[in-house]
Amino acid sequence: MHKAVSQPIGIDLTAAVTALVDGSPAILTVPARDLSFEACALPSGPFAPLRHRTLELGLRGFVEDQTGFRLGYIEQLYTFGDRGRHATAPSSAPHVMSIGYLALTRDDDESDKTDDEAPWSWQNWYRFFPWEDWRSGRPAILDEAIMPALNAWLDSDAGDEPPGRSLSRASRVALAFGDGSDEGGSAWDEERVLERYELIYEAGLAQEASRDGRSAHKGLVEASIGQPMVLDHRRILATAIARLRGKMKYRPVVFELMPQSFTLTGLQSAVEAIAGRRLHKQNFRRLVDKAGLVEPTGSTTQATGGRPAALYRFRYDVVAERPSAGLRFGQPVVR
Amino acid sequence: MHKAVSQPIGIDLTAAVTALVDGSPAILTVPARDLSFEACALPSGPFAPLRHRTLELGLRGFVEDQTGFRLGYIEQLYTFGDRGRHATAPSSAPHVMSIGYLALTRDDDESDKTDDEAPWSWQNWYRFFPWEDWRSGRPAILDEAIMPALNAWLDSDAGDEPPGRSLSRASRVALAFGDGSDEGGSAWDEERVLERYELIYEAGLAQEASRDGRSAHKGLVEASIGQPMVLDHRRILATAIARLRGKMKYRPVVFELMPQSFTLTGLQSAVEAIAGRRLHKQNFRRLVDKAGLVEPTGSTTQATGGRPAALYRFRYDVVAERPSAGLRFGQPVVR
DNA sequence: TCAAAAGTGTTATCCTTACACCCATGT
DNA sequence: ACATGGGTGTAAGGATAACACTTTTGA
Repeated sequence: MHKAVSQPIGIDLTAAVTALVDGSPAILTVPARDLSFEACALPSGPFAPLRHRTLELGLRGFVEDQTGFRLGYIEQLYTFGDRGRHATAPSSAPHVMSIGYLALTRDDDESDKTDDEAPWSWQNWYRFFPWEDWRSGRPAILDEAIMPALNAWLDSDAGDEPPGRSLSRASRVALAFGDGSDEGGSAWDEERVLERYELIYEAGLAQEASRDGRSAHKGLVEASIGQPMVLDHRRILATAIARLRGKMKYRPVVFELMPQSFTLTGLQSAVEAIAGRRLHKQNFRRLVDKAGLVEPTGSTTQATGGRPAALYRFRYDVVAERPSAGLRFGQPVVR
Repeated sequence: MHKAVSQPIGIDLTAAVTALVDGSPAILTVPARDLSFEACALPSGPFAPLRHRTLELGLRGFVEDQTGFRLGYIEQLYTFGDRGRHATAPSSAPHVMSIGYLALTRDDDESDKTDDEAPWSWQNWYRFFPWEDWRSGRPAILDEAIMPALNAWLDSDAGDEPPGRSLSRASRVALAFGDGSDEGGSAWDEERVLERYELIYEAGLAQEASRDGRSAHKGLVEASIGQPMVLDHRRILATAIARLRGKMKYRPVVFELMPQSFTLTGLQSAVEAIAGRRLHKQNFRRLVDKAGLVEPTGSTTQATGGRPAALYRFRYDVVAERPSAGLRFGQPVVR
C-alpha cells in the first residue's frame, strides 16, 4: 500500500547516561559537535540498521566509542521527531529523529578512563536544571527568576491560549511548579521535570528557545535559566530525570548506581540526590528494611566520620522474585 | 562528525486505538495490508516529515484516512526498530522502524460510520490475548495450554540460557505468569501484558514467531495461542494494553472511553474490562468518591434493570487542578 | 567532653480491605 | 413477593508520618 519514503530520514540514538559522582547525580556529556553554539551534548550517533542489529546495541556502541563507558541498565525513553523542535540544517538535509535513552552506570570503575584529556566529562544534573534541586530547601532561582518570568509570560499571553480542551497555560504552570498553597492546589511534584522544562522553554527562558528561532515573548529579555545543551538534548535529559525519579519508586534501579557495598545513609543520599529532596531518615530505613532489597555484608566502615556504619549489599537474588520492589519513599521531611 | 545515512530508513506510525464497544475493550483494526498471511492489522502508515509537522499529526491523519475516526487522547508508547523483529522484505528495501501509539476514542459517535462495508472493524482485545481476561476467573487456556507449553519450553531449553545477569527464563515466567502460590512468590499482575506476550512469542506459541522464522523449539508443535496480527502489531497492542492498565491508576484516562454520562457501575465495568479483573464494588465507589473526579448529573437511568441508577459525569475542571488523580484501585476481590 | 553521624522505639493518623446490610424498581 | 441491581455504614488491620531518644566513634 505504501512504499516510498518521500524525504530521507535519519535516526539519532541519544543516551542520557547517569552515574553518581561524588554523591551528585551526573550526566555524561561530550563537547558540542557541529554547531557554532558552545554547549554540552549527550553522546549520540546515527542508527545504521546494517551495522546494528538492535537499537540498544547501536546505542551501546556509540557510547563506548565516544566515551569508553560500558553501559549496564538501558531503557528507551521517547522518540522526538517533530519538525522545528530545534534549529536544524536546510530542509534539503534528511529529517533527523532522535530516540532518547536512559542509561545507568557506576563511576567507580577507574579502568574506563584510558585516555588522558578525555573528550567526555561528568556534569552535575542540576547545572542544567537548577530549579530541580530542593535538597537545601526551595531553590532561590524559582522566586527570583522563574516564577516572575512565567507569570509575566502568562499575563502577556493571556489572549492567545491554545484552543481545545487542553489545559490552560496558567493551569499548566500551577500544576508543574505548584502553587505554593499547601492545600487545595498542588504541591511540588519532583517527577514533573519534563513539564517544567517545557514551560520554561515555551516561555522563552531557555536559551534553546531563542536559538530555535522562537521569538521571546514581548517584554521579556532573552534569558538563560540553567545551562543550555545542544539540539533538544536538554529535553531528553529532562525526560530521563523524570523517568528515573519515577522508576526508582517501584523498581530497584538505584542500585545500578551504587557501589558493591554501601551504608544505608549512603543509599539514602543517593535517593535524595536523584529525587532532589530530602527524606526522613527513620522512615527511609524502615522502608528499606521492609522492602528486603538489601542485606548486611557484616563489615562496617569508618569513612563516614562518627560512629562506624554497617555496610550493606543489594540482594540480586530478590530481583528474580520481585523486581517490582522499589523504594516507594513518601513525603519529604518538612523544613 | 557524522552525516550520511547508510541504509534508507522508513518510519511507520502505528496506532492502537481503543474504545469500549458493548462493554468490551476493543481495538480498531484494518484488514492485513501487504502479506499473503491473513490477519488483522493496526491502522498505520509511513511518516513523511515534509507532509506532517509532528509525529502526532501524522498519526491522526492516517487513522482518519483509513477509518474516519477522529482521535482524542494520544500517547507515544515505544519505538520498535530491531532487525529481524518480524519477517520483512529483502534487505535492499528500507529498514522500517515503527513508533507505536496508544489512542483512545468513544464508539458512541455514530457519525463516524459513513461508509457501509467499512474497511475497519472493532476487535475485542481478548481475542488476541485470551489469557489476559480474568473477569470470570482464571482463564482456562492458561492451565490447558500456556503453562504446560511454557514449562516444556523451559525444560527443553534449560541449557542455553542467555548469559549475563539478566533474569533466567524460569524467573521471567514465574514473574510474568505468577507462580500460583499466594505467598512468597508473585501473583498475577495485570500490567505485565508485554512480558507475558514476549515469553509466549519466544516460546514459539504465537503464530507470529514461526512466521518470523523462529524455529519452534524442539518437541513443540507449532501452536497458535490467541489470534495473530500482522508484523509486530500484536506486540504493540500488548504494550498499549499494559500502558493503559497502568496509566488508568494514576491518570483519569478511563473517562476518555466513557460516554458523557454514566452510572458508577458502568464506570466500574469499564475499569474491570480494561484491567481484566473484577473489583470490589463498595471499595470502588468509595475510591471514586474520594478521588472527586465525578459529579452527579441529577438524573437517573432505568436502563440497567433493578433500581434506577444515578448518572454521573466526569468533572473536566478537576483535571486542571489535579490531573494526577486516577483510579488507584487496589486488590481484586477474591473469588 | 563534645561534635558528628549511626541507629532504635513508639505513637497518632490515615488508608485499605472486608464485612453485612438497606433501597428502589420491574415482573 | 421476590429478583435484580443500586447504594451505604462501619470496624479491623496495616501502612505512613512524625515524634524523641540512644549508641559509637574521632577529635
